[in-house]
Amino acid sequence: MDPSLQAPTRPDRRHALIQMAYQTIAKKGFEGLRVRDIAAQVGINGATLHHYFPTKEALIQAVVEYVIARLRLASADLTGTPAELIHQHLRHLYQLMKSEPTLFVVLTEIHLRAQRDPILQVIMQQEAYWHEWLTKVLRDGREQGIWSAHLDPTQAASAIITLVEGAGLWAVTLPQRIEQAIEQMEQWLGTT
Amino acid sequence: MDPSLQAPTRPDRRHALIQMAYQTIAKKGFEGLRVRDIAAQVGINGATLHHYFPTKEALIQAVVEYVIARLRLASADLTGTPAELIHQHLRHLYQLMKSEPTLFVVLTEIHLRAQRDPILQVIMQQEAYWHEWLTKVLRDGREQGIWSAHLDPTQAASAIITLVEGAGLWAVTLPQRIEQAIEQMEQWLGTT
Amino acid sequence: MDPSLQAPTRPDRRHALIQMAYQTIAKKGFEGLRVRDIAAQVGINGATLHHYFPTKEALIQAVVEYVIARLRLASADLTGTPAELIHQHLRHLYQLMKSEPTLFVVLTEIHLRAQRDPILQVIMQQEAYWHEWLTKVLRDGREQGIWSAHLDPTQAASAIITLVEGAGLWAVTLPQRIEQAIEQMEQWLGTT
Amino acid sequence: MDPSLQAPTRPDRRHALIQMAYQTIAKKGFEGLRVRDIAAQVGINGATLHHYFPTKEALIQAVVEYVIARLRLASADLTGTPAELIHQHLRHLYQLMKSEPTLFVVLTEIHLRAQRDPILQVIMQQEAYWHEWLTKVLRDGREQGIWSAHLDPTQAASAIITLVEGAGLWAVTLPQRIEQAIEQMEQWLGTT
DNA sequence: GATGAATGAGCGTTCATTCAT
DNA sequence: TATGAATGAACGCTCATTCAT
Repeated sequence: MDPSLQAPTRPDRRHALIQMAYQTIAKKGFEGLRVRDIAAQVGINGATLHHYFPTKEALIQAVVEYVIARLRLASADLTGTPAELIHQHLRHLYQLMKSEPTLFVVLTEIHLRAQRDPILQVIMQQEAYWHEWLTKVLRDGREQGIWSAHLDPTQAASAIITLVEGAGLWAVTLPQRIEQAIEQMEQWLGTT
Repeated sequence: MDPSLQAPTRPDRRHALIQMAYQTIAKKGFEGLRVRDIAAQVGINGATLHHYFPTKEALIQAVVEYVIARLRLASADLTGTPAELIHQHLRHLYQLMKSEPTLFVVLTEIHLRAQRDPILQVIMQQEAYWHEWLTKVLRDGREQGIWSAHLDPTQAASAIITLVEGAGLWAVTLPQRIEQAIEQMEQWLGTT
Repeated sequence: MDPSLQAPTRPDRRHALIQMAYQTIAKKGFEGLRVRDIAAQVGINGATLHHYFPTKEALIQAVVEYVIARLRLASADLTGTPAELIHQHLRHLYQLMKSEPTLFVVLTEIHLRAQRDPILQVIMQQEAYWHEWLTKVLRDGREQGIWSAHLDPTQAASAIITLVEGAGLWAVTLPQRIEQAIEQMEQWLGTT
Repeated sequence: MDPSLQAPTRPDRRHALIQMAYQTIAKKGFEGLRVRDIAAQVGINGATLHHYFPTKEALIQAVVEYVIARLRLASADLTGTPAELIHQHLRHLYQLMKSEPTLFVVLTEIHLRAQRDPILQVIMQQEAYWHEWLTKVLRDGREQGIWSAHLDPTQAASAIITLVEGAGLWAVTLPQRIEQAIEQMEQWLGTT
């Protein structure tokens, strides 16, 4: 009766639905995502889900935003020399990959889908920012003499991103492969 | 009348179906793969497709085999010093990526799906062979003094594979990113 | 507007579907049973049928239960001497056969199918009970001197069941054949 | 090349197909009858079957004729008094039921189907002849004083037929039930 | 906000039959 | 005679979405 008793459940429900969809995508991919299923797992009717997300696509978008937000934290609040920034950045990502590998699986899933679905291409823009930030840090480091003039900041940024993004392909099935790749990258960069 | 006009129909049809399925997966992903559509685009009835592939899964498997076969050529018939082998290998892959980027998109799609579909995990085994081959070449090179003792062959092999496999995420939308990443990798390896 | 017009919709629909399936089996056999047709004849979409019965098999099972329930009434609430019990039992079945011959047609259809479909073998168990009941009544009658010691209760029960079950083969096309057969059986039993 | 070398295979093939269809109907019913399957089991292509039987229905008809022919033998070449005729007839049928129960299963299957399929109603006519023959034998016996005047030949014939036809429902799953029923019938008729 | 009922469009697959070879 | 290829029509079932309550 008192609406204030139910009001708090609404945002929680939204988040629960996003979480459930996120985990389902990680486990079964976009192919295996059924709105009915995730509604049922949250304990509500399939039709009720449409009160929170008018369409399946809207739910997916919310998952995308959730994933992006989680990942952005990996490059937030970093301080130190450029070499330290790169090192901390890669370490953060690596830790995240160990603690929650599914995050990267879903990221890859989204990335792949973004090639066809214009709505998901937000993720592309995020990567542009990310690439810019990496390039800037590397350039700063080169100017400070941390890295030799042979290191091309743009190229190195691309290598880092490609490696991290590709991680979703092994994060669950063969995590040591990622571990090794990142380790090698750090050695090449001299940031170990 | 002329039997040569129709004789090749059968094997061609099979191949045409594989090709069409391959392109559809590249364009729309596994989600967008409909046997009826594939059949229609090849100009046959949906039921006829089942003459060539008893089930949708069989068709997918044929596509997987096709992709693997195409990629295996990139590491075949290479000769020279370890550094040359690595260089040629990466160049072949890079050329393939430029001439047929969809190949890598489909590869990534398959890779992702293989995490859930045991039948597709053949791909994983192929990668194991690939990793062994790369490790061996790198180890040979290190023993020959081409690379310093600091280079860990296993780690470097993982870095190369992760980078190449992740390429499917940009091969179509942002190919220069791959170009840069590979270029950087070659510089680090000194195989430019 | 008037809720009483739509309120009974749900349970009625279920029953209407069972009825329609029952009649279709009687008319066209299991071969001719199409869920789409049943749904259409009840005035709903084919997909809606799956709200009431998740699968075709579930619908069939409901029909089986319906048939069994209808038939069980023929041996319920009977009172009197063993001879009277047998007489009333056969009369009830005979009346049912005249008023609703399709019931026996469907029963035979189910019986035949039960030989291959384990799920339908519930019918078999019902027959075991029926046979036990008949045997007991006949034995009681023999002990009371109603039937001579020459009458083997088990054999006679088998004869009665075989005759009644076989009735489905003529109930519609040649009902007098059943009428005659039952009449003869009653004369042999002296229960006319 | 020499057509006489292949000629003998043709009628054999026809018969083999009928046999295979007959056994399939016994095992899986009409629902489970697939022309492709029985063609394959005989070792020929599904399309080739249509050279022997233009349509599935034609094949089924051939099976019906086969079943009828096998059953007719049970009342052929009988000699003796009316009581002996009835006894021998029932014994023949009983022996057949023990040696080849599937024959009766298929008969029931056909009988049931004949209610809807006019083409299969040949079987009904056969039963008419059968009923006439039984009635005549019983009438002869009554006139000769073998059976009392209380026995109605028509009714008794109906009882016998109903019992024998219904046998297909148990011939395989519960053969002792038929054994008991026939035994009881013989006792009532005094032909043991 | 929450639900059961309902639906249209579609999916992978089956199958008797046809036909050119 | 024998076949592989092909097909139309259907089938049981799924699913995101809508809507009255």
